[in-house]
Amino acid sequence: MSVSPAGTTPLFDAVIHPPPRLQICGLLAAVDTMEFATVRDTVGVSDSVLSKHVKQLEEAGYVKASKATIASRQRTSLALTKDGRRAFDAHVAELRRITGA
Amino acid sequence: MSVSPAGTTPLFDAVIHPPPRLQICGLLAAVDTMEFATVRDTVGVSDSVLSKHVKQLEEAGYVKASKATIASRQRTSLALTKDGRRAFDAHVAELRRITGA
DNA sequence: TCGTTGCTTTCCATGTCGGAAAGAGTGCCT
DNA sequence: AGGCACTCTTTCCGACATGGAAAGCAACGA
Repeated sequence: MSVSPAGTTPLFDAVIHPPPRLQICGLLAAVDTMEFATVRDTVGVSDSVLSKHVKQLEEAGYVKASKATIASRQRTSLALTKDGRRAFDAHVAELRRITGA
Repeated sequence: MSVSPAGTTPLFDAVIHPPPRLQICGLLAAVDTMEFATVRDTVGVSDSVLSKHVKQLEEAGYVKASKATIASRQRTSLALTKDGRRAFDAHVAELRRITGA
């Protein structure tokens, strides 16, 4: 597809591009941290679906999930990693280029 | 996914979003018309793949293909329809919103 | 111990995607 | 007319992604 030449950092990132993950990254890019439930409700997906997408983002090294027990409740907060922010920014820049920013 | 509430024009357009089609629309949005072969080479896909994506865009009413015989050669030129431009613009606007323009 | 909360994982049916190859329409050449 | 080349189209096919439903699991309070 000639979107990202071999041997270069992919600009167009297939891990980030799918709608649910683009939304997740977009949300996380705007804050330091966001709780699992908040992301789930904002994106509008089920627990299982969010969990699966987050897993893919974690495996790509783009998101970090921190489990904590706060006020006797299990809470998972999500955050973009540095790599995640880099990849997201690059992807957004590439989207702008493709769509004629 | 709550990307486009029921009964409204979809902002986030699943027909346009996939990489190859986003590229095709991006190219066509910048010109009046572009030849099949030029789009194919620019996007970097095979004849069959481009043909299939164009077909989907045509079925959505977003792209119009005009066959003409020029200089003894069959030439297909592609262009965005008005609906196509509207949908593309809306999708791009939605991408900006999601990615925090 | 049981029930609840808050994810995670598995199972499954459906859909999408691209490559390869066969098809088909049109015009040129002999 | 027959054959060939050019330019897409369509079909076939295996690989992979995706979401919903449901079962699993760990932690904690009653």
